[in-house]
Order: sequence, then structure tokens, then C-alpha cells
Amino acid sequence: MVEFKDYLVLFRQNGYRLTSQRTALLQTLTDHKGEHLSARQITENVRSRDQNVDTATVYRTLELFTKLHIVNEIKGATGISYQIVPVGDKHNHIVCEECGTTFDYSSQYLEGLRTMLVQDLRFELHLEHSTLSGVCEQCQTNVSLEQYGNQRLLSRRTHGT
Amino acid sequence: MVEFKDYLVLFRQNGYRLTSQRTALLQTLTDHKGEHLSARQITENVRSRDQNVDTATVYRTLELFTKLHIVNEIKGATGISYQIVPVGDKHNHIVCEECGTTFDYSSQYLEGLRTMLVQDLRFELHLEHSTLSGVCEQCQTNVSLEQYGNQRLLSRRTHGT
DNA sequence: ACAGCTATTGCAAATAGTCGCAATAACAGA
DNA sequence: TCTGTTATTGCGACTATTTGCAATAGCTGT
Ligand SMILES: [Mn+2]
Ligand SMILES: [Mn+2]
Ligand SMILES: [Zn+2]
Ligand SMILES: [Zn+2]
Repeated sequence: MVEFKDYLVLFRQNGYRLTSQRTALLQTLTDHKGEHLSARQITENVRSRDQNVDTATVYRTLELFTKLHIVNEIKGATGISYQIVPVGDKHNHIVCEECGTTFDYSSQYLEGLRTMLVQDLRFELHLEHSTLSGVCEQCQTNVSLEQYGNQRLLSRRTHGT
Repeated sequence: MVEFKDYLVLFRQNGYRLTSQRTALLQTLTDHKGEHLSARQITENVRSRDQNVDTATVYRTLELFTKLHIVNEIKGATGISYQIVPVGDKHNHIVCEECGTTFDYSSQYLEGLRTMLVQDLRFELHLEHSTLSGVCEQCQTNVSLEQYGNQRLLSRRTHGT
């Protein structure tokens, strides 16, 4: 309650209101700091505290929180997930296209890119929440990669059993 | 038909088959090279050539093509869109969080990041298809930005009309 | 050209996510 | 504390995306 004073200020400053539903969402998200929660998981958890919050409200709230940078929207292999923005632990995500694992890495890696984009394109990159993809170390060795033009291929040769 | 020989090889090599539906998809996508098409647009266009392709097939095909890097999946402000991978014109996307515009920029900007991730984390980044977000030049000047902790806020002060 | 194997498809049913709207509840101002 | 304004919510309807399964059609080998 009193912990969310910062959020309350943030809401007020932008013309939004702090409702019981939003508080429930914040509670759920902070309780699972560091985890990647799906919309469904969030809905269920929120409902365990505030009986009948509608899914529409959850989605609308998640969208708002994302705009306000209260949460990060992460597009992993299993779909979209959310996590409260980790203060003091700014990290971004890279997803392995082979095994689907999501890895964290420091935002510092993006500083160079950020600088270049600002200089050349005047575009101010937000580096608190991005998801890039590629192939992790393990999958690079396990899998026999091949070339097709300039692109990597799937390793899988046969389907089914 | 004969143009898609490369894709046929790609399919075969990985145990996939070149069906009439996949050909229709390829046709549609190449016809709109450079554009960002929604699943709906693709479905409609595909149906104009191959009467009754089901939406399920379209989604499944799009997923396959994405895995094979035949198409890029782009998450813009209006939702998800697809485009056939542009050979010789490798570019990535940055979306403005304010106005929703999607901008293209050369993959070269990501080379530095790619090198670092390989060296430090042994993660092989795929830089043919990424979408980052931030604020474009126009919105930076138009909008009065404020600070909250370390994060940028929305500009909007009041809602409604 | 034919046969067998199995990847792929359409269909239908299930989920997930979105939207308009009238009722409600924050909140700024008195 | 009371009041007016309007952001927000729940609900129902709607659209989008996913999934299981039996029928179909690529493809490889003969
Ligand atoms: Mn994380
Ligand atoms: Mn583009
Ligand atoms: Zn992996
Ligand atoms: Zn903009």
C-alpha cells in the first residue's frame, strides 16, 4: 500500500487513477519480481486477492503499465510474458530460437547501439525492455547448423517420432 | 513457381514439403516485398488465389516461415505483421512508443552488439529480424518529457476529448 | 506409374485477446 | 465532507489465434 506511493504519483502525474484493480496487479507483479508471468498467471493471481477482476481489465492494465514502463513485455518462445521493471537491475532478453530459453543480459551491452541511433537517426532507444533472438551456446554445439544463402536453418531433419 | 526453387530446397532439406498453400503464401509475400502485412491481409490475399485455405493453415505456415527465416515477424504498434526476408537489404525495426511509427535501420548497427554477445555470452544473435522501441525524433521535440526515477513518462496529461 | 509413409490441411471446438457501452468509483475542487 | 467530472471497470459480444483429429496429399523409393 504505502510501497506503491511512487506508482500513485506516477499515475496522478499522467492523469491516471490508482484503482483497487491496479493495486492488485502491482501487488501480484511485485510478489513475483524477477519472474516472467503470462497474462493468464497474472489474472489468476490477481483474482485470488480481488475476486472478480475481468480479463479485459487485466489486459488493459498490462497495456497501461507497459506504456508507463512499470512492467516489461517480454516476447519469449512460449508467448508473451510480463515482469515488473527491475530497479537497479536493468537487463534485457535474448531468446534462443532452438530451445526457447530466455536469457538475461545487462543493458550496458546496448549502450553503443543507443548512442549510434541517437547520433545518426535521432532515435532515442529505450533499453530497459527489449527481446532479441538467436542461438544459445548449448544449441550451437548440439545442433548441426547449415547455410542457406545468408540464413541459418533449422536443425531438424525428420519429424514425428 | 520456378522462382521458389530455393525455398523448395530449403523445405526438403529440413523435412518439410512444398504444398500449394505454402506456394500461395510465398507468392503473396513476394508480391508485397518490403511491406508489412498482417495475418488477416495475408489470409485474404492468399484466398484470392487459393480459394479455401484455412486461417489455421495461414498461422501455421507463418510460424514455419518465421522459424525458417523466410519471413520476419514484426511487432509494431498496431500488432504483429510479417514481411518476406529482404535479401540484400537487411534491416531491422525500431518502433516509436509515442506515435507508433515503425522505422527501418541497417543491420550494421547491430554488429557491435552481436560481437559482444558472442564473445561474452557465446550467444549468436540473429540480426535479420529484431524490433526495438523508443522515441522518434519528431516525438522527442513535440512532447515534453519528464523523469520518474530513471524512466521516461508519458506526455499525456489529460484524457478524454 | 504405383505404394507406403507421414507431413500437412481443413474443420470444428477451444482459448486468447479486444471493444463498445452503461454503471461505477477516483479524485480534484469547493 | 460533499459534489461534479470523467477515468475505469465489468459485462457481453466479437475477433483473433491455437489445437486435436481424421482425411488428404507430398515425397521417397521401387
Ligand atoms: Mn528477465
Ligand atoms: Mn521493414
Ligand atoms: Zn538454445
Ligand atoms: Zn514518434
